[in-house]
Amino acid sequence: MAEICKLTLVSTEPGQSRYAALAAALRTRIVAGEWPAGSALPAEQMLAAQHSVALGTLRRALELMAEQGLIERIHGRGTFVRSGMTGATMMRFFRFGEGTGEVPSSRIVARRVGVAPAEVARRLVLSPGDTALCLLRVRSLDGQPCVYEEIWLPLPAFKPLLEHDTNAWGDLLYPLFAERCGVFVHRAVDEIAFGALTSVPARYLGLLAGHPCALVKRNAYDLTGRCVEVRFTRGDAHAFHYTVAIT
Amino acid sequence: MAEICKLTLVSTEPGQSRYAALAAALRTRIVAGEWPAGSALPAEQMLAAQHSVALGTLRRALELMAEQGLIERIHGRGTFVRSGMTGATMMRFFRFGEGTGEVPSSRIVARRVGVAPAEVARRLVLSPGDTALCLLRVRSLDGQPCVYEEIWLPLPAFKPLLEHDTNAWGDLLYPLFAERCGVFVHRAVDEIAFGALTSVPARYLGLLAGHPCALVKRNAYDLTGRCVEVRFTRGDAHAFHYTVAIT
DNA sequence: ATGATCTAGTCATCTATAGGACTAGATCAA
DNA sequence: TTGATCTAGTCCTATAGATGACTAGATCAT
Repeated sequence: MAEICKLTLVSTEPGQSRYAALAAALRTRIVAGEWPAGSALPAEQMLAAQHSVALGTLRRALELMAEQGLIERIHGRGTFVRSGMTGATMMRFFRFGEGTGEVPSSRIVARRVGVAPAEVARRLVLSPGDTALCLLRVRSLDGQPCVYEEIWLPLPAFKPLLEHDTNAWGDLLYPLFAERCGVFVHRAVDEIAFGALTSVPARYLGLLAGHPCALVKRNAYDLTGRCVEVRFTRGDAHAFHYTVAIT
Repeated sequence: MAEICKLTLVSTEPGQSRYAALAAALRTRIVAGEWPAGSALPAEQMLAAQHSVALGTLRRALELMAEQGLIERIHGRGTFVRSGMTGATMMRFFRFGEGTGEVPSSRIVARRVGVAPAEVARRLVLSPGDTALCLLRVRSLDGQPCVYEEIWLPLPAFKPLLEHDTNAWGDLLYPLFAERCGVFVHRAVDEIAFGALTSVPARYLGLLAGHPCALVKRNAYDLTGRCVEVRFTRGDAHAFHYTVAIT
């Protein structure tokens, strides 16, 4: 039986190193589903031969991808595709209520397409007047609402999210983005401030308007550096707790 | 004139790779002051020869140190010692008041040695009853006090800080730690919460006790992973703003 | 059955070498 | 004076090969 050995030669674009191009090529193959999440990539020797590069160059590319969190390398076992940005990874940083680390349950209370407000349009880099997908979401711990979220997503990319019943969605959005839209959240920037609740979030949270409120504004970016999500998270300031490692 | 060429052979401890040992050796030479902050290290070839390793091994070590933020590599220019964790690097993440990025001026309002409270002792990994150095500090923007800080430092290491006039200190502490005590802050973990001002900080900040307050608890760690600082920062919740990149 | 040992497969480390790319300053011609 | 060009010094990329370290499963003796 003839071996299927596609010689995916790396097209070294000017100004890009070969290992960077190689990493991009491998990333494409992963996103395309060639190696599902959790599975092992072929051995280094194999991959290097497939792409006609030296072993060192391939290893450099894999190191880059491992840094970016796309794959995980385990000595003696192999190289594995990470189940895209588990979401728990990104959630674990802040919490409302006791710090059990439990993932709150999630309910989408609205899904609509509309013109993004100026601040959102700026963050998402939309042309003025462009429409975007807006989700309103309430997250609860032990049945007690603790967080009200307003989430804006750019539209051509996230169109698939209009087509399913939101009740079937899980408690985490980033895995959903990866599965349904092929969007991998890779990096995020959170801005934290304190203010007072307006009436709409207050109603969902069972608090009074004017109650002290923690506000987390998040911009999430994909692997190419494009902003793919703008999120405003609000909750009771007294229950708010945020932990971050600075390196 | 005979060249001074100290062959600092790397002692490969069991379980440690040669490049890791080499990085540790270079770190020691930097901390010892052989290459002052801002200066350039010898060229790669030179360093590799001095330590009798291959160029690739030396580069691996330098990459490690660059990741840790100890040095900075500039293509075509050289490898430079970073002026230890500029402090602006660690400061830029949160700010009180308008976001000009300006470093607030700093005034030490108390310096004493005392028994650390239980929470501090736990974080600093002190034996119960051990004493530590406690600094109280007010930071101001445009003459307006904006932050009240309580800083605990373990004592054998930070003894040099007892010996100088605090008015001569600059507006940033981490460079001071590096110069006077040889302690390089390398990593920090911030915990953010919301509360109410007690009377002492309120007095320093010109606010009323009970005023809404943002509290940042910081644990700072040196290169070896030891906790070397516990800091409680308090300020007006309404002026508080914190930005963090999650990767 | 159980536990030690062997083995194949994998990633990690180290070496050695060649050439490319970038920076900063010196040189030189107009 | 000005601008282009050259040059030395530096880090960066890529290659090729040898060896070590780790894992997991198969084998084998007890």
